[in-house]
Amino acid sequence: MKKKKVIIGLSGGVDSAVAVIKLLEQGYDVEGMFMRNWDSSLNNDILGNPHLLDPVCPQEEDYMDAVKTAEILGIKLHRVDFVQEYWDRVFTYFLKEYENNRTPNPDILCNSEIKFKAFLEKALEMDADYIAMGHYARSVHSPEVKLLKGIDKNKDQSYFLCRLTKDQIAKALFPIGDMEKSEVREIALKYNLNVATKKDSTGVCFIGERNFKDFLSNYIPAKPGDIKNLDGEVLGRHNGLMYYTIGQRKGIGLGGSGEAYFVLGKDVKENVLLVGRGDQEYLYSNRAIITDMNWVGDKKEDIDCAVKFRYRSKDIDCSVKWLDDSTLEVTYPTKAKAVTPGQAAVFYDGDVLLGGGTIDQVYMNDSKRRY
RNA sequence: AGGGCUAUAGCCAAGCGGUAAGGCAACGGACUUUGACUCCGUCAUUCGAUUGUUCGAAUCAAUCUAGCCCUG
Repeated sequence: MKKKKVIIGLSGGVDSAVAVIKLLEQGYDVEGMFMRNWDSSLNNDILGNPHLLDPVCPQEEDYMDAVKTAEILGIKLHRVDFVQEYWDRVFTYFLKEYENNRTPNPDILCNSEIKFKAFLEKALEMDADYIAMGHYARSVHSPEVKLLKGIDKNKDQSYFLCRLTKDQIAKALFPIGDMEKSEVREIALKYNLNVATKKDSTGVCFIGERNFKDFLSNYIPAKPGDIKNLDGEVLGRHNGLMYYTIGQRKGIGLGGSGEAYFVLGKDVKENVLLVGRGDQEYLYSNRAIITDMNWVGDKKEDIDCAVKFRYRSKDIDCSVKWLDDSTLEVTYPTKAKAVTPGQAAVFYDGDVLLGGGTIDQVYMNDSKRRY
């Protein structure tokens, strides 16, 4: 019988490299594919780009790492360019959300539009049976298609996969989803992989870590305005509402006596940043409207489940009430801090991912938070 | 141009003759495939200026400067 062919996204990091090892152990016919999705000069990424003058940009270093890894593991490596797709389907949305003074999560779209769509289509063209990624998550294909959290609860990345459809999950393998990060590192060392001790990458996927203000200023003009407290007193000036997110502490620049200031909200109409000192009740909410829902759970019925409002925050108990096919209201009696419009609300039944959508409006009982 | 008060880092602010607390901000790092939060670290050879008293002054005295308040 012919082996099943899997094309894996090889990023040049440890996780995808060890994923290759697991796939080979499982008897798949494995080929790697490296994605290039960001071009600094083409995308006018100048301000705040720490690598602009580097002789070799970080992406090319990652590519060389991927080449080396493929060589060590004896698999073929392809390379694809999705710079245009990333810009059109992820980055324009990202900018639009910032222009609306919301806080988007581009990596979630990157998964649903690039890694598990453009990449998947390309892989299918190459006669792949499945694609694989080095995410800490698990996919189940039968009897029902499901996506589960990774075993390593500290690294679980299912939150970023909340926009995948069942069709996408059905084609995806996550070879390291049932491993702890420490095991992944051990295996990498055992196989003498070049990337065994390479630092985990962070920052917006494909773009990397940046001074966020500088990065955004390449694309969106900033509109300075007043900083006020909830009583309406002017405390200072801000550079542009888009630079701030709910619950943020750093970058407000206000000194004086007392505790630190945190962003409490935005008055978009007046271009005012609302702040307050210390742990403010205004940052807590118990109800929110979630739009653009993607659902992979059984059926869309009102249920009690758990919700995660941001990556690496713990799930909290909630009740879901559907308002229409793509919109729901979620209530969470235990209250949550800094539930931020534009971010994802991801629903779980234990380890099983039910779906996810975009946080749109946030309330404490009946009072709408000016996030 | 009579009287009183205050001048300590970007902002608040301790200190009251024995060799500059703390908080906020800022910066750096850790954590992190979003943006944040959090955690750790750094941050005044110097106390508005100049003289003087003293073994020793941010702390006492004198003068000057600036700001605030009250009374002209």
